[in-house]
Amino acid sequence: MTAAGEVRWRVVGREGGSVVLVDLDAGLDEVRRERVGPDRWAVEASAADPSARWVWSDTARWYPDLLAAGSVVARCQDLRLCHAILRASSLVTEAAALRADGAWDAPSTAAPAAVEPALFDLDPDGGAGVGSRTVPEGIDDALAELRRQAAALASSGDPGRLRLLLAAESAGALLAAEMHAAGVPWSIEVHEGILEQALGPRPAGGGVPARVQELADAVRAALGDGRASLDSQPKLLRSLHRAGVPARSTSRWELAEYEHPVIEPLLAYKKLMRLMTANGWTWLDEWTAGGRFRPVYVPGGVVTGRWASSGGGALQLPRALRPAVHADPGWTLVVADVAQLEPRVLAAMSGDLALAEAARGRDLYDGIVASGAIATRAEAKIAMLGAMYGATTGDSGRLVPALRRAYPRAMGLVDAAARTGESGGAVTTWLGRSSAPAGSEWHEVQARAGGPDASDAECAQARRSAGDRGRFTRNFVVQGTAAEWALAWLADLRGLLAELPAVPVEQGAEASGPVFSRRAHLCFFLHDEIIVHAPLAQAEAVADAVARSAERAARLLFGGFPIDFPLDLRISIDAAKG
DNA sequence: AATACAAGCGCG
DNA sequence: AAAGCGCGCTTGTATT
Repeated sequence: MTAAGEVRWRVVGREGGSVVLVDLDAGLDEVRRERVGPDRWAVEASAADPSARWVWSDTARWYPDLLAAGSVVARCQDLRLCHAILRASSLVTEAAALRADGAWDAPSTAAPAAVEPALFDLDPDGGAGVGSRTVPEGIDDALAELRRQAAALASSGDPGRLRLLLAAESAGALLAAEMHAAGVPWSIEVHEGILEQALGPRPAGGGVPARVQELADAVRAALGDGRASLDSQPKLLRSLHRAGVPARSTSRWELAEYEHPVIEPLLAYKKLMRLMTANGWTWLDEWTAGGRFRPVYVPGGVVTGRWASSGGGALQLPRALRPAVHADPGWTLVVADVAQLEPRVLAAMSGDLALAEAARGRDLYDGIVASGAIATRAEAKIAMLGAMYGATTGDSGRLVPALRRAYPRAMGLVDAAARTGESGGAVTTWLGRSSAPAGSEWHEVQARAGGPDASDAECAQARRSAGDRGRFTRNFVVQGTAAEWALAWLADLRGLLAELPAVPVEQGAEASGPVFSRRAHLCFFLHDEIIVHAPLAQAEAVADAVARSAERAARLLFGGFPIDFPLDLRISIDAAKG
């Protein structure tokens, strides 16, 4: 890491038909301006100081070129992502300049092609961004936005947290591009084996696999209707009614409540159809190539700060398919996930020592049981989820009060967040990401319900939308802070992995691309779990880095507060062969 | 023919 | 055994 005074900022943007690189000193004063050809910029830039902090409009727009040219950058500031955080953050007191320029509220360049805004597609709050499709790419736009962001940061009473958040968010953007470039090592053989085991051999010419056909036949026989349609919910529901199953929907948990010969084969049929349509042979053909699955990660794609993804359903890969993630020969996978990330984050951010004590060194739910607050682990789990999600009824809602008595500080934090949301306000995560306040439409609904001639329906609607918002803001502070912890973990781990030596060419994992074929690299991230693809000889070093970065993330966010984040960490056993 | 929506299910 | 947060994707149906 370079000391703050030595940071060199490299800003990249367009000017006319050229790409322009501008070097700034630590005071953001311009020291050098260089015009390079649009096709050559990445190659020329990659020869420069790799420790510089790159500043660009949108990582997804600029970084893939650098990666393709064989260059990894250590740090960046993603102006689009940082803009989104700063313009909304309640920690920023001077956000007017940021909010004035709606051009920076546009989606990422790399997002799925934005559709033309419809004629009447007006933002209900009249906010900025209407009609603009991507963020500005001009060099002067970037320089101006960087200075606005620096000013906004300086206006914050606590710039340290926001600086952490912006750095973590930007590191995440780098990582998202890198993981797309590297891809998830994917064994088509294993995947096909799972499909064949479950569905039967791949049918020629788009037919129905044998196992699916058998189940369909069994369902139709049980329904007493050889031509019953199983894939249309309304038609299936009518068939069920005729057969004496008075279900209101065709959802799995409702069907499971009925005793009828059709239920078992129908549930099995639905499960197989789901596997086939979502992750079957078509998915393999479409989303894997050269032994890699390359989803598009969308950092900051979820309002809470979590990542979203686009293409291939990377964030929904069924657990049954995980064995298809398979290291290259001579490489291995280091897999880690955090146990009970969100309640641990809640304990730390609320300063709840009792909950932290329940969490320390063990399963958090076991700890709650040991404290005597709740009788069984299963109940402790649904109570905690209910507290963080805002459950009011059922087993979950019934158990929350016990949690409230045992952990008043932690529960007080989420309860307060809920009250803020119910009254239309915005809430903020530990590092300073704020939710949007309620829009004008929401306030109108509340106002109508408070009026003298409000109908029962209007009152009910207002109560419901207030409750919806309360549950959203209740969860936002926890989910959002958990996302921040995960980003800090990723960013630190990324740095540690970069310090590991490269392996010789002949030991490389070629499909990981020019940059990562010889280096341990993150290849998958899902909210609280990661997979690192690593040369076999570095497995232990990588596992150690994964554990150390988790500890460092905890200290970075929560200082000396006594909370730990235990990992379930394993080195894949399948990698040795091959 | 193209598009929007709801249901359902996968993930955390 | 099924209430309560955040997503993406596929299918069938309704709309235009």
